[in-house]
Amino acid sequence: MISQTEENYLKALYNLTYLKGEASVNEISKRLEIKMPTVNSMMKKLSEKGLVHYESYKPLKLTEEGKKEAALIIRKHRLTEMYLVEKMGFAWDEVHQIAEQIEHIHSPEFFTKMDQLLGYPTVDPHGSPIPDHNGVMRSESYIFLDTCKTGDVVTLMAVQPSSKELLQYLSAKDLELGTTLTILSIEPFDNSITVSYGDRTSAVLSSKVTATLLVRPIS
Amino acid sequence: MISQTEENYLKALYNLTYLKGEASVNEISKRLEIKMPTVNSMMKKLSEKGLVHYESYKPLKLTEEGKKEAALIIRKHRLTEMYLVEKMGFAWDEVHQIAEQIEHIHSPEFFTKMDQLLGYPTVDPHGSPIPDHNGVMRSESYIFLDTCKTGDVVTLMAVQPSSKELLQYLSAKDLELGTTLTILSIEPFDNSITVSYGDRTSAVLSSKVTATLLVRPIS
DNA sequence: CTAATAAGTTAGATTATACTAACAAAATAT
DNA sequence: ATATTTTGTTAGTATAATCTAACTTATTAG
Ligand SMILES: [Mn+2]
Ligand SMILES: [Mn+2]
Ligand SMILES: [Mn+2]
Ligand SMILES: [Mn+2]
Repeated sequence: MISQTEENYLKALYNLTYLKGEASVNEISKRLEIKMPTVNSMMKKLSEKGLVHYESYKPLKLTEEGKKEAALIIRKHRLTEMYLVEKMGFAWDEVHQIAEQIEHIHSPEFFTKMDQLLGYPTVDPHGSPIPDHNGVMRSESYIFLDTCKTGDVVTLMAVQPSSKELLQYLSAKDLELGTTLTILSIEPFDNSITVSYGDRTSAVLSSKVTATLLVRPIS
Repeated sequence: MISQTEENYLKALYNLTYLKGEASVNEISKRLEIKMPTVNSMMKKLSEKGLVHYESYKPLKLTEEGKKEAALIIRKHRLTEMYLVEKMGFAWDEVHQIAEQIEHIHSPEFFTKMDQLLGYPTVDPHGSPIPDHNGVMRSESYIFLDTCKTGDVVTLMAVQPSSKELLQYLSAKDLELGTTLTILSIEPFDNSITVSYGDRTSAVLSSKVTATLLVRPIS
């Protein structure tokens, strides 16, 4: 049995780990706003349960089993967000807090039904992939916008990490998933990028923003 | 702040209290399958919080505030059951366990949206009334089937208490909410009742069953 | 290469929720 | 009216999840 609390730790570790493969007690502590000694004991407990590789002073990793459990929670989270947007009419910046709670519901039938009603989607409303029912995440080859060059033409695929503030900022700028961006120039001083898209012939995006936008280059 | 655990106690007390106005530590203990000393301390705690009237060796009652809080949780439970049946295609005997969890979600918007999508229903799929957003339960004048007389014609409105087993039994007998029953005879020995409804010209219902069926007499 | 800072760990306390054992009060049966 | 049974309460224990204070190890800056 994995408690709701433990599930939140597994998910945090999974997300922190997603790009780098490992994470620290300190990072989890900051993300969950829980003090380091608490995180430390929890990591030991999850290690006892075979979900985390824990060794003193070493970076943390999920075991295969831990990875699967985490991915299945993330699957529930993203299916829920998708359902709230597609079937209930919520805006994409309103669904995260609700999904944060519903992801802990124990009912395979409930999520199977959602999946079915949604037509078995593979990405959530923020463009992040939805793991399958075995916890396997279709790994995409998206890149961050701040790694692109002048002249590149790309499609906005996902936002990571996606805070409520960021999503509202993007909405205000008419930046939606699927939007095609052309990179006009890159300012060397602060790495801000000037792009054009839709009606906008010239918009400046700070490096803080471009570091969170995952895009797919258009061949 | 009311915890999920506390919410379940409040709801149990509300439901036990619904007809009689009061309930005992022992009844809550049985219903929640939690030992009496635990229930006892929880009642004291809820009393501290102003939600329960507690006096040693006296029956338990909810305060007005406690009644409202409980009704609002029951509102979330019943809206959820309604949503699962009407919008997601679950059968009425599959939704209770899911609603038991979703009733604890903290998100006014989520339940407001459900309510709206359902067209502001006033009864759940079992026919029980849904309290309004102020926790006021439209009190119905349904009566139990075992209080009816031979010759009465009634409509099945609700099932209380409704166990999974009972709902399956009713499904198998084609007894649905809204079904009109004619009482043909009452067996004095065991109080079983013979009724006709739909295609069935003669069906026998035991007193165990008739004691749970709430009906509205037809004029 | 030390000295200072940051990160990780251990120890001990706290709160919420549960339990068992033992006792007290109330209800029921004889 | 007393004995028995049921219900309610108290006391003490356990586990999960959190914290602060103090200490240790690792990293970073001079
Ligand atoms: Mn989310
Ligand atoms: Mn969560
Ligand atoms: Mn129910
Ligand atoms: Mn519940």
